[in-house]
Amino acid sequence: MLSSTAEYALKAVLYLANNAREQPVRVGEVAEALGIPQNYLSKILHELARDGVLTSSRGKHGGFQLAHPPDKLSLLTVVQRFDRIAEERSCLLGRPQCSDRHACAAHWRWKAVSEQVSTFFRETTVADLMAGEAIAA
Amino acid sequence: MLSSTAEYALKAVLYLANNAREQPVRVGEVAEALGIPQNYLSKILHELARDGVLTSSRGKHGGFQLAHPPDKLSLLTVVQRFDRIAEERSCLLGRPQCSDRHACAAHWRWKAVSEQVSTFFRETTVADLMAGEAIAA
DNA sequence: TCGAAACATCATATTAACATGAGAATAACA
DNA sequence: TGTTATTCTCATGTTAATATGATGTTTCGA
Repeated sequence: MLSSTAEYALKAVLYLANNAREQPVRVGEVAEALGIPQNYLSKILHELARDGVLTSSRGKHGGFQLAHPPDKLSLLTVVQRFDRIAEERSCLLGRPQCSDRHACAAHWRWKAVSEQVSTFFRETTVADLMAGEAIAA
Repeated sequence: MLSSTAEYALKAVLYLANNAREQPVRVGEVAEALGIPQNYLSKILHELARDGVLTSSRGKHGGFQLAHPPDKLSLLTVVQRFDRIAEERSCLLGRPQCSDRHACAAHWRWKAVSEQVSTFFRETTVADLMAGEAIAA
């Protein structure tokens, strides 16, 4: 469903949410805890920072933190840069002749399913995915 | 949503369904009509034949035909070899700790959405996608 | 029996996703 | 002011999906 890049992003954001603290969290810690290649994760987190999902600080004691409270952060916001998951195609096959105006028998059923997926990512927040308690590093 | 390979497969099957005739249909005709690379499509159709979705015949006047009536052929059957679309992951992130037994807040909502996607592919048939009349080659 | 038309198959090329490595830039702190 | 820990950034490597090209195999029909 999600590309591995998008899944990494989501897992990392979730880790930051579950392990919130005063100081920023190092990439190395997140990478090790989640089993994600460190340099690759570094690039992903940097992109999330550029999107305003995270804040990054450089230098000693640097690292990443959530830019906003988890209940204000939708899964779509985290994932949209890496996966075009919420882009609704009215026709499963991308055919113009199968549109709302001239729909095949399956058109409306597919559209309904597709919209449910979009809605899930749009309306579910990181807080909804959080564990009850922090996970040890 | 679908890989391009799976989309090619679905489009080709649909073309064969809409253009059913006594004689088999050549790969070249399908490829040209749908704008799909011929050799690549040839490989895909061959795989569909091995899965029992199509029948192939070689030699002069050879080609491909649907092996079963379109209303007996689910989209899942066409697509499953190329995309693992209907594999339900109970957790969006593949975490074992987020299962039916120990579910996070979003678990059930995600599972419901995921099952709707599976059901769509399992229960929708090629006949449901067919145009009212045959499309000219 | 031979040639043409078609699928079957193998080898290779291209592209994008995924991943690694090395060094530059930055900030804290002794 | 220098050392160290960290992010930032670029260059490169690897792998899988996608695509192309060339050749083999089968069948029909003159």
